[in-house]
Amino acid sequence: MEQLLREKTAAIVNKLYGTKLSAQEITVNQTAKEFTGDFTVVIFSFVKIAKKKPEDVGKEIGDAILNEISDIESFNVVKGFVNFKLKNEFWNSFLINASRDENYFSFPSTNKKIMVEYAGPNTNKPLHLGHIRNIFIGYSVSEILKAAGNEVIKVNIYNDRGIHICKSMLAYQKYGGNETPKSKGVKGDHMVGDFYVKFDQELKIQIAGLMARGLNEEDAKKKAPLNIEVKEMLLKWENGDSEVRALWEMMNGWVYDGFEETYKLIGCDFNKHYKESDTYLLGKNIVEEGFNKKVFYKRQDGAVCVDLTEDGLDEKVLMRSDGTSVYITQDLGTADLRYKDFEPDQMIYTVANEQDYHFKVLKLVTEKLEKKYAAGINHLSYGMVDLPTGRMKSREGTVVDADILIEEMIRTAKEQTLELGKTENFSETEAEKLYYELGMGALKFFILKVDPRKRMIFNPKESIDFHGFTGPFIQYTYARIQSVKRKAGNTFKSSTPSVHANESELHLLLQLYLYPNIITEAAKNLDPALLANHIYFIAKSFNSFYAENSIVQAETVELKNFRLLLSDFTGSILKRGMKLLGIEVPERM
RNA sequence: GGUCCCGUAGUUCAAUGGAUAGAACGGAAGUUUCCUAAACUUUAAAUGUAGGUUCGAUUCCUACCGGGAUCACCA
Repeated sequence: MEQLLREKTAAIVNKLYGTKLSAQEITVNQTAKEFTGDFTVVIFSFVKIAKKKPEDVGKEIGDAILNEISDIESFNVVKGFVNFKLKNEFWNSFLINASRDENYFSFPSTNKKIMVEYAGPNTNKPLHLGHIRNIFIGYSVSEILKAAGNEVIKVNIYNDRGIHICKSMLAYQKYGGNETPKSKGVKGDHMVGDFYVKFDQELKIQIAGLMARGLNEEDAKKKAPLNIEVKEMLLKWENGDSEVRALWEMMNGWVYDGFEETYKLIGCDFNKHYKESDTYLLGKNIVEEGFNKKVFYKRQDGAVCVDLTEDGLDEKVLMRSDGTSVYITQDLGTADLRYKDFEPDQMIYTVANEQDYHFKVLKLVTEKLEKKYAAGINHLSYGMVDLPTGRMKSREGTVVDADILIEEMIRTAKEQTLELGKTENFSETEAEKLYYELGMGALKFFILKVDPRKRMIFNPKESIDFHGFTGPFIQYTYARIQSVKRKAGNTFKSSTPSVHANESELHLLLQLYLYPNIITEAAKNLDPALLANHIYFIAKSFNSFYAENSIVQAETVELKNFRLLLSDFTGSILKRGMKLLGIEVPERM
């Protein structure tokens, strides 16, 4: 309807005033609630051209539109705004058609293949709050893109090699005995993470010891036996030393098992996991290739570099003077491999905004190499999650562990639910499922309702609520609808009511009608928050409607059927929308 | 210092350049003979500062103030 209004308005204005406006230049809004109408055309921009009063221009356009669009019942003009009201028949048939056809809001295929990378953990410690935001956003963006008609490939990248990985390996070798996650009864990623911390602690002791003997801090760091040993270990790894490689395989295996458990708990999935240990060598080949093509050059000290000063950046090293790879080397390899694997039209990287610079470089370098996929590289740069005390710091022990956080969420959900006595006639498995859905729903919604690009504050103790603008609010609304449906039976589904909808009904209908526009916008902007906000508006509209109107006890059968169709359709949109955020909705709660 | 991002009620978040800046939590006051009160209704409370562009600016531009990130042969 908005598009139709744009087109008609443009045509009318062009005809009346001799302009050459395109439909996209016309502003169409939802009518503000203080005024009568559903959609509003803003006409300020052509008032000047028409050389008439805004009210007169509005009248002319309104009259013409009324003639052209049969679904419009009336209009009114307030200053430069023309408010159009749609006919009852329009809303009745919209509701009947949309609620019957499950594919009513489905999008046609775009024939585009989009790859989304998200998660991207290191294999030396468990997932934390930062990964949680990353995973929620990456997963939800993928689902939204799918809903908008794209083919989506979800991939993960494991940063599984390097000095930081060797640190936990060395600590395990020295202090781990023959412990395994199984023997200790802990998750593999947590156990490996503990050894990573252990390395740091022991190193500190060594450094302090050396400094007590008169060395300055810098020298002490260099001479600390652990630091020397860990470098040796990395070298051994690079040379394929069988013992080190076996240890690496074993410990990374533990971590992967732990991660899989967390992914399952979170409810995310991947089509393929890439490992940097598999791609860093490929990256070196690409750097060689660029050097041979004279896109890159060797500095006097032998490091291979690219000059990005023309693009406002600096000189960037792509391969060390000793021929080993740097961070970006492996990203070049990974990108190339991914393109060979899937040939996506777009590669979206879900990575925190602290790496904006890195991805600018990656894109520029692939452009200079004239890679086909360069144009499709897109950094979905999200803001960091801060605690009320500031940034999370592993050294200060303020990192919020993902598994623990989720566990606490579920526990809180359970406490709140028991307090309300909602699960008294639930079976135990049903109840546990509900606590899980509510806990995860609260957490996911809390994070996803915020614009991904913005930095956000998370207070583990206070942030999560089950009232107001929250996941559980929407889940509750859904459960309420299902409850009404259980009481009403199924006959309404085939009914074709024709009623004069009241204000709260119209408001809800309009919110539902706008759902596909929101999906389009969310997909375009890679922004689940747009969807989260809109689903909330729908739920809120429904609750107002619910409080004001009797559904099952409606005055007439026709009205009852109408309200049941409206409720049913609201429920299905809430469920679909929440699904795209990765949130389940319960049938009762 | 260079580059980039961000400053909106007490707090956490909204607002393709459009109407009287929306919500939620917290505060104040209400709503249960009737479909689930994790709900609904009412109410007080905000655009960092100074300019500019515009019929119209939270939104765009400039300067300043405040916060954050980044500028490695670390990943």
